[in-house]
Amino acid sequence: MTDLLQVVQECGFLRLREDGRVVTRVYDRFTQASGLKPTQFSLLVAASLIDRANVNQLAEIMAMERTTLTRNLRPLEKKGLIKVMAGEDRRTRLVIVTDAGRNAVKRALPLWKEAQGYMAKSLGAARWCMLREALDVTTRVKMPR
Amino acid sequence: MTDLLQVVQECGFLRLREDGRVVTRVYDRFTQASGLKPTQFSLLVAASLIDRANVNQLAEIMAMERTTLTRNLRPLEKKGLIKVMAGEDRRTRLVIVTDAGRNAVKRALPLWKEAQGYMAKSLGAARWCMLREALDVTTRVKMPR
DNA sequence: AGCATATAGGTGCGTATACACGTATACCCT
DNA sequence: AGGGTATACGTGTATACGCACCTATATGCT
Repeated sequence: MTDLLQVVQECGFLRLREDGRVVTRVYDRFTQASGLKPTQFSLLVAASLIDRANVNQLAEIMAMERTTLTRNLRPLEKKGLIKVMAGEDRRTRLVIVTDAGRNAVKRALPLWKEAQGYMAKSLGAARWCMLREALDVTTRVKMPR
Repeated sequence: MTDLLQVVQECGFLRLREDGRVVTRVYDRFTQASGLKPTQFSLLVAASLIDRANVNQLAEIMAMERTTLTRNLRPLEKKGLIKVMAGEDRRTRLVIVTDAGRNAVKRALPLWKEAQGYMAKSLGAARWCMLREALDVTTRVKMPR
């Protein structure tokens, strides 16, 4: 019983997932007018920054399973925001952000900023900053073994 | 372009989801010998603590959409770790942890502790603690409007 | 050249997540 | 008693996530 309490009080995974759900809903509320889900927005931004990235590179940057990325690209492709085309190496597939994609990012940016502002206001600037710093380090945790 | 850099550097949502993916993989690696995914483990623990909870209560505790919880209960039910039964109020459905469920938690607990230890070791005790504190506050952020 | 291996990527399956919408039961007020 | 509302929950649909497994192309070694 004491052990179980310890889990709900101290589990890093549990907290991270809970916050993921909470914060995702917040960002989703703000960005929804853009037609982009937060996941799609951040993926599109990453793809814009490394234009003509291949699937592996993008997955690496996003700390995402390659196969997950492949599928996450689908909704963006369906909306015409990106195109996936063969590169010079016949194995690689390049992710190209279309003009529509760039416009979508431009439209969503102010909404994203509102979301950021809301988080900062809710937590207080100091805690908001600390949170992001703590999360920053954690991203670089390596798999065991 | 500067704006895009700002997104990948400062977006709380992005960091949270990335870390969610990274940390989930770590915990999954450790708990996988128990046959429980981290999500299932933490849900089972929560259900054990508030035994005979109804769906709404459990969803509230987990900061999870009610409908998500309903579906997340399914794999646990299939494995015989919980039973969902009607309560006195004919509308409510109670989540009952079975003996098999309690045993599964017992078996998984040491694996969970290893995962916690690995995280603490990877980040350093101080940063690990700070991270969990920061996440703790964030869970209580309310929806806008 | 020819085969082994490494690299790039996709599919099948199962789980996790949430919104919109629908159903059934309880409660309350006249 | 009867009708309106509130409460408790499920389903349909779409996205997000990752492991196991598979295919195709490139590369390197003999």
